[in-house]
Amino acid sequence: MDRAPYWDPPPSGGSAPTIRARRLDRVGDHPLQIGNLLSRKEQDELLSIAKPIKYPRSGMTIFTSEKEAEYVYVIDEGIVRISRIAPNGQRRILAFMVPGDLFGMPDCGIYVNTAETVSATRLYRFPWPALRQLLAKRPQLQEKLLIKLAHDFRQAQRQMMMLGQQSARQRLAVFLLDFIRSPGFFNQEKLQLALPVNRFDLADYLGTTRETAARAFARLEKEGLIRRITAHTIQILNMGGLEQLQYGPSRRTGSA
Amino acid sequence: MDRAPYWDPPPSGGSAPTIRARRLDRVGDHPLQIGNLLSRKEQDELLSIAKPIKYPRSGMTIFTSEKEAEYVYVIDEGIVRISRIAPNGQRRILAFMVPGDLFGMPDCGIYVNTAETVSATRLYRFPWPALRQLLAKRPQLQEKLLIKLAHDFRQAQRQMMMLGQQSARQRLAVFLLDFIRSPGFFNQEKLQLALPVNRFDLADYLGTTRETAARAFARLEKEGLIRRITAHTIQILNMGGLEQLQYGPSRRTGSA
DNA sequence: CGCCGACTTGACACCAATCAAGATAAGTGG
DNA sequence: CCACTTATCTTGATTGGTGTCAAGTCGGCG
Repeated sequence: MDRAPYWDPPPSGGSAPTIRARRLDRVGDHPLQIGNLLSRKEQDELLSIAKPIKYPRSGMTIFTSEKEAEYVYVIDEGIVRISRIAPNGQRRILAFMVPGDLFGMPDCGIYVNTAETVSATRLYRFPWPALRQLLAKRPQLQEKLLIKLAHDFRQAQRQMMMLGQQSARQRLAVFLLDFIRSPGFFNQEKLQLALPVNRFDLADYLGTTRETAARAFARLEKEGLIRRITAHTIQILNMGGLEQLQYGPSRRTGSA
Repeated sequence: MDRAPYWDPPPSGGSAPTIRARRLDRVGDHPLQIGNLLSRKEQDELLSIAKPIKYPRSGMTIFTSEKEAEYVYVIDEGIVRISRIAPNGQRRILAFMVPGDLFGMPDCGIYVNTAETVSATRLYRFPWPALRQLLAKRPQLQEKLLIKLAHDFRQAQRQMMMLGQQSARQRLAVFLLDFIRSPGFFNQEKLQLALPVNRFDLADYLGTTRETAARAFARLEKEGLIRRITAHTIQILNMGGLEQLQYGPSRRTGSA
C-alpha cells in the first residue's frame, strides 16, 4: 500500500497468468511470502503463528470440502490442486496453486473446495482464530490479503472467459503459455516445458477429457507449434503461433 | 464478525445463488448495504464518503475496462452486468449484480471489466482514496469487504463449474433457479419468473448463443418444466424437475 | 522379460455453432 | 387506429468439434 496509485500492485507476475509465477526475488531470506506482497516485518509476524507442514508425496489430501475449516495455508514449495466435485459427480480443478499462493479460506466455517498435492509440498499452516486476531490488529496486512484475494478472483474470471468461449486446442495453448511464463517450469535455452501435472488433472482443469487433451496436443504438434518429448516434457517450437491461437476465431462448435 | 465461528457469515442468500438475492430485511432504514453485512454505524461512515448516482435507462455504461479506476460502486437499486471482451472479440458476461453488490475494484489502478446497466439503476459511488483511508481506520469494515470479496470469488468458482461441465439446458435450469431464489423476480403465487435480461445477455452469461438459449427454453417447455408466457416472463411448472437437471448426467458431448 | 499404468489414436454419435429464414413484439409515423 | 419499420426472439438445416467407447502404444518397475 505504499507503491500503487490507489490500491492494487500486481500480486505476482505482471501478465496475470493462471498459474501464477513463482517469485524468486523474495524480499528477505525469509521463506514465507504471499504473492510477494509482504514486508519483512509482516513476514515475521505471520511466521510467529504459522506452523510448517510437509507433504512428501503427490496425491496427498490437505483438506476436503464440507469439512470444518480450522486452518488456512500458504505454499512455500510445491504445487497444490484446488478442486470441487459437481453434483453429477464430475471433478473439476479450479486452480493449481504455486509457492506464494494462499488457500483454504472457509465459508461459514467449512471448506468449500478440496486441496491435494500435485508434487511434494511444503506449506505454512495458520490457525484461523490466530490469523483473524492478527489481521484485526494489522490493517495493512489485511489489506494485502484483500489484494491477494482480488487477484485470485480475477484469475477465476479469466478462467471463466476461457472455459466458455474457446476450443480445447486454444485452452491448451493458453495453459501452456501460462506455464511458460512461470519460472521453474520452462527451460529458456532448450525451449522445454516441464509439465508437473498429468493428463487427467490437465483435462479436469481445462474442462475436457484426457482423450481430447491428447488430441489437442497431437494437433498442436502436427501444426508445428510444439513437440512432445515425453508426455510431461514439451518443446516449444513456435511461441508466436501459440500466442496467436488465443486471438483466433471464436468458433467453438459442438462445444459448451 | 460477531456471529460466525471463525470468519464467514453468508453474505447474502444461504444457498449462494449466482444472482445474489436482494435482501429486503435491511438492518435499518438506511439504503446502503453491502451484502447485508454492515452495521448501522458502518453504513453511516460509508455514506459520508459516498455519492448517489442515477442511471435512468438500461444499456448505459458505468465504466469500461482498461480505463483508470477512480471509483468503486455499490448497487442500491437495479441490475448491472459485468462483462469482458475476449481477445477474439467475443463478449462474456461474468456476473449480473443486484442491490447490495459491490463492483469496480481496480487492478493496478485500472478497471479490468466493463460495467453497464441492465435496467434503470441507482448506485453509490466511492472514491478509492477516501475508501482506502476509511478501511485502514476500520479493520472490521475491511474484514467485511474481504468477506464479500471471498463470497464473490466462490460465485465465480461456481460459475466455472457450470460452464465447464454441463449442457446448455442444464446451465439454463441453474440460471432460472438462481433467479427464482431471488425475491423480486419470482411471483410465488403465479409461479411466474420475470427475467430482466434479454436473450443476448443471457447467452453471453451462459456461454452459448441466442439460438441455443432459445432452443434450451423450447426443450424445457416441451418437457413440461416451464412455459413461456413472453420471452421475459416464464412460468415454472415443475420446480423439482428443474432442480433435478443439475444432478443429471455429466455428459456434455460436443461441448467444451 | 512381462506386467501395469498412463498416454495416445480411431470410430461413431451427439450437441451446439453457424447460416438462414420465419414469427412475434415493439416502436414510429400517418 | 392502422400500415410500416425495426428489433428481438424462435425455428430449421447444415457442419464441425468433442464425448464416449474401444483398441493400441509407450514407458516404468519389479
